[in-house]
Amino acid sequence: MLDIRRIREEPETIAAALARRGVDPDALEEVRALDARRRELITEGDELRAVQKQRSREIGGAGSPQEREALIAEVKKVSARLDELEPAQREAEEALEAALAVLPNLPHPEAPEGEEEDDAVELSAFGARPAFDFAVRDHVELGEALGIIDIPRGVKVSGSRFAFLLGHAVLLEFALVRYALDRLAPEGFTPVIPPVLTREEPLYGTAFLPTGAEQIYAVERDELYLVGTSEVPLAGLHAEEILDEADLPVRYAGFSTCFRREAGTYGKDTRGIFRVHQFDKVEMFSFCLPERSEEEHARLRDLQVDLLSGLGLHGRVVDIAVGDLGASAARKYDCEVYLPGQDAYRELTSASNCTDYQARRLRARYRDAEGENVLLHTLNGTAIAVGRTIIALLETHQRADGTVAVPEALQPHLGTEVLA
RNA sequence: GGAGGCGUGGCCGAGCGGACGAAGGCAGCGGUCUUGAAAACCGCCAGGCACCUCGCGUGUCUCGAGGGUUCGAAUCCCUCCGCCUCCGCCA
Repeated sequence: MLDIRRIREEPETIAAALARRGVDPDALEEVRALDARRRELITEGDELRAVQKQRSREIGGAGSPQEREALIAEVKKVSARLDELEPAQREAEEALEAALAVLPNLPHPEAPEGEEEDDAVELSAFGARPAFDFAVRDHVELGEALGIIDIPRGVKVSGSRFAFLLGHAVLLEFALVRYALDRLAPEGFTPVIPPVLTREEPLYGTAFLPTGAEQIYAVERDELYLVGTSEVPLAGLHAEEILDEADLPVRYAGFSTCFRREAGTYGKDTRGIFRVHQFDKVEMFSFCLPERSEEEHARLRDLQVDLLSGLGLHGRVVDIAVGDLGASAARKYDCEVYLPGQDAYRELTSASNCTDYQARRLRARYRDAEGENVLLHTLNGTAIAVGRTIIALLETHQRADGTVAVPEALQPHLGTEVLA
């Protein structure tokens, strides 16, 4: 959610920033008109309510029966007018809220121009690109041969884009999770297992709703939703709260299963487990001071690089183009890891700085030195997307005989040096 | 799922139709005192929105949520939600 006061005070600046993301200036104009209407109704309503309260008190203070009757008659008139006004006020507020809710965050001034994935700007690279003197297999071939990924049976049980992980793949998952949590703990990230079914509020707060509803599994009967990332419950953790400045930044490493409908991705990444409806992920989430969020964003990015390169993976960091940002993000860095099976760099992790956009929706604030309540900044970044990391590990560390070397960092957790 | 009880500010807890956004206490913050600390004493201490003479300003809304009665509701009525106790069921 954008700051309505800023929209009021510097509409041209906001319009220009949103234009970079392709937002129609008319949408902003509508917001301004709705805001004006709302404020008009609030002013009128507040004045009437003030009269109503004042007169009601006077009635209590006695007077003659005649005075009393006259006052009651007057108040009734005011109340009648308010009965008309209040629904109008509520509608105006809801209309403004709805119009404001669909506007995305303002992009960071340095976020690259562009509409799509290809417009991302490469910032850096990490790890050595793997070289093979044999025909590489992809993770499906490797996983099936090793008996650790079973896609046909996943489809049998749950439909397309579902799979079973078995044996070493499961141990690999737990090793990866432990590896990530161990790396993050000294950085101040508290491990969290959040609820994966949430109410509507946290989804709205993180801006997965109302835009993006088609990506979310809904349990309608109970008015709950399956989250697509633990970003949702982690953001909700401090919703409606006012944190102490001394406690900031507050960092969490959430482990959860993630559910995504992947609507509109027919035909995209249909092979293997790259794009599935259910996967597990360790997610970093930070609540921090506004003036520290850029620094925090760089920290999340660097941790991602550290985690991936620590697994012997090769990839690059890209700065996502403004047109390709999620609604909440002002800026986003992705780590794209080289997957030998696809001979391509694919997104394994992503870190977003959502500035105060989510915090405003969530009402997550802190009290500053002057005693003012100020919106926090929120950031989220993948620590380990388990499924995709397994893909990268299998494909990167495969050997001519179809076995896979286990990176040193995982060996203690996995108890083996090779998957065979 | 059944029966009963309860939902008030960061916490505890009064208030049960008229000046209540709400006594009192605790915690917190500032100050006096002190070499320092403690104690004692004094003061401050919920959030949202709107407005303006932008001030430690004015108004308005919020006592689980929503609706109703009334000139007036934290207080009365209805519905819902949550928590606690007991019973049932289940892992």
